[in-house]
Amino acid sequence: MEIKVIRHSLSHILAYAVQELYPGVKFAIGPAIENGFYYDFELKKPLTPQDLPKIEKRMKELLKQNIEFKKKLISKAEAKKIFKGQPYKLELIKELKAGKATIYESGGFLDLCAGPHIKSTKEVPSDAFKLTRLAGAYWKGSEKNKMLTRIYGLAFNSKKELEEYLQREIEAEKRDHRILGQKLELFLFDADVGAGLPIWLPKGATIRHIIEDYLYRELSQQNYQWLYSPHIGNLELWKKSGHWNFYKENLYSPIKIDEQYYLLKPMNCPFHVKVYNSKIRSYRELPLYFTELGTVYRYEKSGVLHGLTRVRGFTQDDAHIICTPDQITQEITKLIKHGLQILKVFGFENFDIYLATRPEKYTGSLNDWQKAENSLKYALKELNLKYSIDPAGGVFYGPKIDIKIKDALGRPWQCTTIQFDFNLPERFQMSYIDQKGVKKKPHIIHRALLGSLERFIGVLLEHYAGALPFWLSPVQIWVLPIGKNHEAYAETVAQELKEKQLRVEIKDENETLSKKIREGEMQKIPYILVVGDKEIESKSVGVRERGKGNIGTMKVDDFINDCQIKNKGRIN
RNA sequence: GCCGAUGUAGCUUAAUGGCAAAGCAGUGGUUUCGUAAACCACCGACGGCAGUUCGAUUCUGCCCAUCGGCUCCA
Repeated sequence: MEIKVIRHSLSHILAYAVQELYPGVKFAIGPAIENGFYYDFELKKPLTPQDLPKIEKRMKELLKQNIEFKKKLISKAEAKKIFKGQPYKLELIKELKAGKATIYESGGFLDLCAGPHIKSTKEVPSDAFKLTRLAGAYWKGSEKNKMLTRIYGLAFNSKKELEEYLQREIEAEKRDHRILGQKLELFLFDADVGAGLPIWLPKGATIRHIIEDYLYRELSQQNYQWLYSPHIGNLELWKKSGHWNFYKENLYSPIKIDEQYYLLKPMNCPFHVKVYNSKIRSYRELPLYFTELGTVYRYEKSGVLHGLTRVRGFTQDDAHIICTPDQITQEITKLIKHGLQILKVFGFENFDIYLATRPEKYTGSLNDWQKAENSLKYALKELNLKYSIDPAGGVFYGPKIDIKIKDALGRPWQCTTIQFDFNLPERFQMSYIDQKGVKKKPHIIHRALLGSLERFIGVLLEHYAGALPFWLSPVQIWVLPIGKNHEAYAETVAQELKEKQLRVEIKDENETLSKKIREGEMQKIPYILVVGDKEIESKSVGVRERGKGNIGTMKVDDFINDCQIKNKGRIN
C-alpha cells in the first residue's frame, strides 16, 4: 500500500475520532502531507494539547475495528443533502468541476473525497502514526478567511520508521542555530531591543567578518565596485522608486525630520541608481557592478520571526549589475555560475532553483515581463540547470531566479536571489550613450548571493551543526598548558600562531585538563593543542582534532603550515 | 497579524495563594593535573503593568518576548 494513501486514510480516521469525541464539529479538509497528514476542523471549544493523546487513543481503537473504506459516486444534489450543516464541504461541492461527487464512507464517518483510500484499516499498523501538534490554519490558506484548528500527525509504514523519523527530528533540534547561537555565544536577541533584531556577540561578529572579508576579496577580483549608502532616505525617493506604492506592507512608518519624512530603507536599489546617475555613462563602462553589504529594515509580522533566518533588520550582500540590453543574458549566466561557485566554497553542493514569474501587483509592461522571464529561462537552460516555476512569485519590479541551498539534512533555505529590474531605469531615467552617440536605457539586475548575512550564518550553523569549517571558525585553536610550568611555553606557541593570523586562545584557567578539553569540544574548537614537558623539549604541540580526539604531536611549524593551507584554501 | 502554548538566576530545570530549590556557569580559596566534568565556600531569579486578595511568582486582564503552526520572505 502506498504510504500517501495510508496517510490520507489516517486523516479520515482522525476526523472520525474527532467527530465522536467533539460533537458539532465542522470539517474542512484533511490531506496527506510529507511525513504524515493533517485535518482542519472548526470546533465549538478550542482544543488543548492534552486532547491529542485522547484522540490518538480513539484512533487506535478505530484502526483495530477493521473499518472498511467504501467509495460512492453520487450526484451533487445528493452530496449537498448529506453535507448540510457542513459549510466547508458545501463550498467544496459547489466548486467541484465534475458533475458528480465522490464520497468515502468509513464506519460512521462520511467525507467528500476524491480518494484513493485503503480498503480497510486492517492494512494500517496502529503504532506507526502519532499526532504531533495543534495549529491554527486559515480556511483555504487565506488570512481573510476563518482560522480553523489543524491537527497534525506523523505516519509511516512501520513503527520503526516512525521512531527513526522522531530520532532525526531530535538531531535537527541539536542543529538549531538559535540554540547553537546561545551555546557558542554567537548572537543574542533581547526583548528590550525588540523582536527580530539580532545583536552579534564577539564570536558571531568574527564569523560575519570572515565572510565579509571573503566577499570583499572575491567580488573585487570580479570587478565589483564597493559602495556605502545611508540607512534612511527621503520619502520622496521611495515614492519615486515605487517602493512606497508596491512594497508598503514591508515598510516602517515614516520618520519626521524638519518637516520632511524619511523611510528606513527596505532595499538598497535607489541609492545604487543614484550612484549610476551621478554622471553621464558611456556604453564603454557597461556592465557596471555596484555592490554593498547593505543593511535593510523590513516589517515582518511578529509570528514569522525565526532566529537569524527571519529578522526585521538584516544585511544583504547586495549588488546591482547595470548593463546594455544585449549584455543581459550573458550577465545573468555569469552571475548564476559565479553564485553557485561561491556557495560551494561554503560547503553547499545541492540546490533547488526557482524561476519566479509576474505577481499580481507589478510595474512595467507585459512585453517587458515576457522578455525578462525569457532571458532568465535562457540563462538557466544554457547552464543546464534544473529549475521549477514559482508562479506569480516575482517581485513587483521584475521576475527573479531564487536559489534555495540545501543543508546537510536536505532542508532547503532561500538565500540567493537574482532579480530582473526594469522599474528603476524607467523611474529614475537612467541612461547611457551608445556607440552612435544615442541615449539608451540600461537594464538592471539586482542580486544577493548569500541572501543576507544573518540568514546565511544561521543556515551555515544548521548545516555544520555548529562545527564550522576551520577557515570560518571564530576561534580556531585552543592552547592548553598542562601545568603552571607550561604556561610560558603555551604563551610562546599562541603568540607564534597569532602572528600567522590564526585565531587562538590560551586556556590557562585553574581547571583540570580533561575539563578544558571537554569545554573545547563543546565549543566546537577545531584544534586543541596540549602542551607539557614533552612538547617543550621537542618544540612541538600535542594536537587534538575536533571530533577525532588526540592525533599525536606535531612540530609547531608544521602545525602552523597545515593551518595556513586550510585557511588559504578555505577548506575544513 | 491570526490560532495554540510558554515565560523562575547567565544557562538547564524544581516547588509554592504566606521566607523560591538545585545542577552548570560566575567569584574566592584549595589542588598543578597528559586528552570529554577535581574539591570547599560564596554570589545570584519569579518578563512588564494593572486587578482580585489581609497577602500574588502562583488567580484574572492587558502588554512584551519566545516556541509550534497558518500566511509571508533575504
